[in-house]
Amino acid sequence: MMSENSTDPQPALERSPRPDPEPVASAASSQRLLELAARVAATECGVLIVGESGTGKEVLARFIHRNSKRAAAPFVAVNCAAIPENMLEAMLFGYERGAFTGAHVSHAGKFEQAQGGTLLLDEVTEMPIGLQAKLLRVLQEREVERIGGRGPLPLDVRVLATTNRRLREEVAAGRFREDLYYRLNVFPLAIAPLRARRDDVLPLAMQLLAARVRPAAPVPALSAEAAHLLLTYTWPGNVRELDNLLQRALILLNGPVILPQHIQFELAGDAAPQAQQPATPASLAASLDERERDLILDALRAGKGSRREAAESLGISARTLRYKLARLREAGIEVPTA
Amino acid sequence: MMSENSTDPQPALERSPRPDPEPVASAASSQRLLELAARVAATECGVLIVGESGTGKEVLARFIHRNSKRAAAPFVAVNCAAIPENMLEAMLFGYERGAFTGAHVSHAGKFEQAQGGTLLLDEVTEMPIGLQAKLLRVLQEREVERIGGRGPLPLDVRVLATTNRRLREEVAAGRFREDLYYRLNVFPLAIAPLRARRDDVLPLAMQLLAARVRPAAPVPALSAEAAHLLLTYTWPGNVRELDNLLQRALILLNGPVILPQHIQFELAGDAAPQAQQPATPASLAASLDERERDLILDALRAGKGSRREAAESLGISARTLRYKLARLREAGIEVPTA
DNA sequence: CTTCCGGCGGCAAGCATGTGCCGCCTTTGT
DNA sequence: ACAAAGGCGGCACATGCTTGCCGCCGGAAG
Repeated sequence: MMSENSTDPQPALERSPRPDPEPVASAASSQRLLELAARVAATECGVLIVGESGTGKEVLARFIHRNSKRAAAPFVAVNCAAIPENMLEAMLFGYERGAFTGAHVSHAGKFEQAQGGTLLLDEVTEMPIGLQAKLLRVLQEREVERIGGRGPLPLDVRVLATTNRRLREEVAAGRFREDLYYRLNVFPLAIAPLRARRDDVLPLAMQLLAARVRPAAPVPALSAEAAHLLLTYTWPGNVRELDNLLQRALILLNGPVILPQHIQFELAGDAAPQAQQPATPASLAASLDERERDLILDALRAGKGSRREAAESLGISARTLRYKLARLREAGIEVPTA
Repeated sequence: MMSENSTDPQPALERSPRPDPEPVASAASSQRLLELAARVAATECGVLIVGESGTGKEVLARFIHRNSKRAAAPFVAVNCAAIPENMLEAMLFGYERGAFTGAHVSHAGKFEQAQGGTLLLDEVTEMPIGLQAKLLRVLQEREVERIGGRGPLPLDVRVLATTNRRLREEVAAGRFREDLYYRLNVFPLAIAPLRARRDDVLPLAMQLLAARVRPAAPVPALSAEAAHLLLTYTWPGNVRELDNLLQRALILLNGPVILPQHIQFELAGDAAPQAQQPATPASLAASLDERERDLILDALRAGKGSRREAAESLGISARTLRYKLARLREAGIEVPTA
């Protein structure tokens, strides 16, 4: 149901003219996939890219486009899931002025915009079945006609599609036209979920980090412990989740290297420090540590940073306070410096 | 659920050009949160603010805006919960004259109004799923089109969002689009309920009082007894409730100091405010022990007395649990006996 | 009746924590 | 410049916490 958009993954609306990311393929399976993709790229073949949400289907589509003869021509992506059904048709095929209320000016559809190049139908499964028929016709006739248009326009567009569902089943269930299925799925490419290709995690992380950092700024390193955390996680949100997590890490960062405490998985609740009291505390120790941290920081602040005073008010020796502070710092917590 | 609106908390229509309140952060947890907020503010990252209603989510959002590069640009807040579904779309995206009945004049949507600045989607969870798709598209394409509009308008807006639900669960339940979730929740900030940050109560009270009093008028003082009442209350309505209570106090007031009789909690007659641990715990160890005891007893109760289960949920060995229970009993604490 | 499960508490080993002691620094007041 | 105070972190020791192992119980299931 979602588009990857790993191409411009910025969460906010800052669009930089960053080049398409090169697909990462360290895992053997990924390499095989990329090899395949490169081969189909050279052909004019329709391709269906299947993969869980967040796996980077659009990245792969762009890769195919770049490696095809059409590389110089436009690449246009349409996220069928993100566009309200009633607008999708107008968006794909375009319309002439006055074709319907609101159509004040004529508008070229995505097909036209992709003329000579490649059109990606992202999450094609989300397209209403009525539209599927029209789409099929366009593909077969190789021509579009704008809504309210005067006549068909010959088309030279390669069509790629992605989905995160099992298309076969959609077809079986009658939600997807079988003929369209065969038309789009000339060549299937399946992107494995991130958890099934651990070898890609670290290289991906590097790439994503580099892309997130200001140009020319140094790319932070991953400590061994942090890397281990990334490698053992299951990544239900796939590459997108990794990307988000790395962004968080960059924000939390205060040095040149990413430590375990900068890694915050999405596991509900913990997200930010001290949420409400969860019914099932992560663990006794964690909860107590948190509590201790709060008390110490409070005491410290109350005493305007004085370790001696704070220690006294906490009922521990100054030495112990320093000891605890050292550990807090190790854990990546900034301690008020007097 | 409503938006906090702590920014202009005046109940009536006395809106003064009062500056945004500075978030109060005396408790260690709050300080950490504010520190985090300041960091994300500097980025362009999407932020999701989670917290019970009345905790001041909008205040935090404004804080982020003020501390960002966009501070000079507009900050626009839309309360998705307070606006009827059918109007929300027009409100967000704007419309052209004649786009629908009643649209006598064109109208810029909130996105446009926030151009260059920050848009806060308050209670974003309340947005109907159909609109979510449109919102997603706007975020992805970085452009809006007014309803009935002539063409898309490029957009440079940072989007923040708040919710008082567990967004993960909403996603799991299909009430919230997963892709939108990942878009908005790049960086989560959780505001703790007021009851979990007692240290904030008094400073907050001061701030709220100062804001309520006529400019240049003296700010009433809090008597020690009154302060004690505030500190031991559980604040189910969080900051908003505190604010309301203080307003009542101001009305009842007849001198320069707020006394216990001016403090009227909302749940009249019902549960008496139960005293909790004092803001300044006797000692670290004592406080931690208390916390541990609570957690253990909770876990035990949750598991219907099963030591094994409790131990597991606490992340300690069953042996250790028994050890700890023995000590609790020694300390004269009754332990649930299966 | 036998088994199995959950619990209980003794024991001991391994570790982490809490502190005192010390030497070294930096800041501040005289 | 000197001394006193407050901090910092290395070292070492004692104490206490955590846990695995064991044997023993009592209730429930077979």
